[in-house]
Amino acid sequence: MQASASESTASDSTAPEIRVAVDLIVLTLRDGALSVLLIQREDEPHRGAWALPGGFVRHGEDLDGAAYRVLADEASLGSGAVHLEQVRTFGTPGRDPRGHVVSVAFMALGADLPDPERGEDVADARWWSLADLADVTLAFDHAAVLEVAIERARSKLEYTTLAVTFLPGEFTVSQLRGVYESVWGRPLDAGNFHRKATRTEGFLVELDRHAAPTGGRPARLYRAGTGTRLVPPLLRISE
Amino acid sequence: MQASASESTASDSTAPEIRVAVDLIVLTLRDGALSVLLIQREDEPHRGAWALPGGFVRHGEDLDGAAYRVLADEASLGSGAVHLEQVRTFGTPGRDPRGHVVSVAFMALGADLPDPERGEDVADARWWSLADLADVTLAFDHAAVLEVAIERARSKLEYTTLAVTFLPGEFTVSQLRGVYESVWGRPLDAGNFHRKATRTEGFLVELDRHAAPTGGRPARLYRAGTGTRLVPPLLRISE
DNA sequence: CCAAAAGTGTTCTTCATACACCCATGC
DNA sequence: GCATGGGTGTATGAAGAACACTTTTGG
Repeated sequence: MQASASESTASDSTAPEIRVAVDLIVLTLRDGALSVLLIQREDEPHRGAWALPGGFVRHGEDLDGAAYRVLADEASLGSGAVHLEQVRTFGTPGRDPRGHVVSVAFMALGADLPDPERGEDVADARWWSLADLADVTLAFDHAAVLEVAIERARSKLEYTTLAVTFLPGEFTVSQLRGVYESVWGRPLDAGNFHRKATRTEGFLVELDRHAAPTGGRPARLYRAGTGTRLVPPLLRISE
Repeated sequence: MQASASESTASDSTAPEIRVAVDLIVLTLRDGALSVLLIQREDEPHRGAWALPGGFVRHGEDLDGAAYRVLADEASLGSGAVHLEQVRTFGTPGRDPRGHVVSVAFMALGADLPDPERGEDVADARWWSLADLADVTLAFDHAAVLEVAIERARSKLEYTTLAVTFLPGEFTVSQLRGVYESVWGRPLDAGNFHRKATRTEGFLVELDRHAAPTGGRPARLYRAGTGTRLVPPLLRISE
């Protein structure tokens, strides 16, 4: 969705093509808060507004490839650092004032991602916790795109092992519980969660080491297992 | 993905644009078998091969609108007849020999859909049960697209009320069970399913009428409730 | 009467929940 | 020792699986 340099001739009526873009919803946990990476637009339209990182797909370029490229250009993130997953494609004609733009939204989840360096054509870039975002009006239809992605993430934690993508290679059960609590926004019973996580086949692999204690008994370290589906699921409903 | 009339100049190297298309996975139950609507291509590429109905999105056209238009043109189906839902977008450069085509796949589910009339630029059109499709090689990457859609449908039956979209406005619990059995490809216990379906809030609305008996006690009629999520879910796993 | 499909009851087991309790560390 | 977080035990209840059984129709 970023501006290419020349858009003064926005409404050229000759042979109007549909342009294809990718938008990224980069999510991570910062101080226990689910946070999204936004960039502040330097150019029109929506100059000065906060927006999702994005960019046009180049001819001959794979959609995933475009997403990784934007991730590198606008968020300084390599492909190893994140889990990338398509969310939905948005194509309502009026969504971009520059013309008809169909944008494929990708969700990128990563562990403890670094502060972004400011890329080109970008006034600023920073992490926003969802709470802080309540007062912000995003550019384009990005508020709706973000909402769909967040809901997708919340719901995928229920029946997949996706939560581990928010954590480094080795982690404790408490950290994993922290992911669920942050993303779902509600506390979980520590004991019950521990049993559930450690006994669900394919979710975690027990290591022989422990983390440095944080005020109590040191927690055993785990790494992600090979399973992707959580059966039975870990439902967020209740009450 | 259908051919527009002029594609002799397929590889024009001047300003190669990415074209946006929609592909439709139209699913219904025919004689208790999950079936998909395919059209036989009249033009190159993949002339004579079976393919998903599809077409290019027009400038200024909504993605859903394009999907409904294709549905009307190539399957003679009105928008009231089906439930339409986006599945995923496919954009690998080599997937269409005519150039770079990004295609948004939509799943369309309907009750007892009619035999298609042959549309323009189409050699033939018919329903295929999934079993019959085992021997058929589909055009483009449509086999992969179909597989993703089928898996999406199977999995959404677990935690949503989507199954009712395969049924007419009024139906029996047995018919609903038949949907699950056909889509999942395995039998379910009639008694347990009955309890689960009738007691899950928002799934079914009981009517005061009964269906004509089919060899046994007449079954009560129901219509779809207002709920969309099935909690707790109806998991297909087991054994 | 019998066959067949609809619907209910019953038993067993699995699993979520709530919460008590013990374990292992730092101070 | 005490505080703190890690981890286990246990009782209760909800819900799935298996299957017996009753109900209501047609022949």
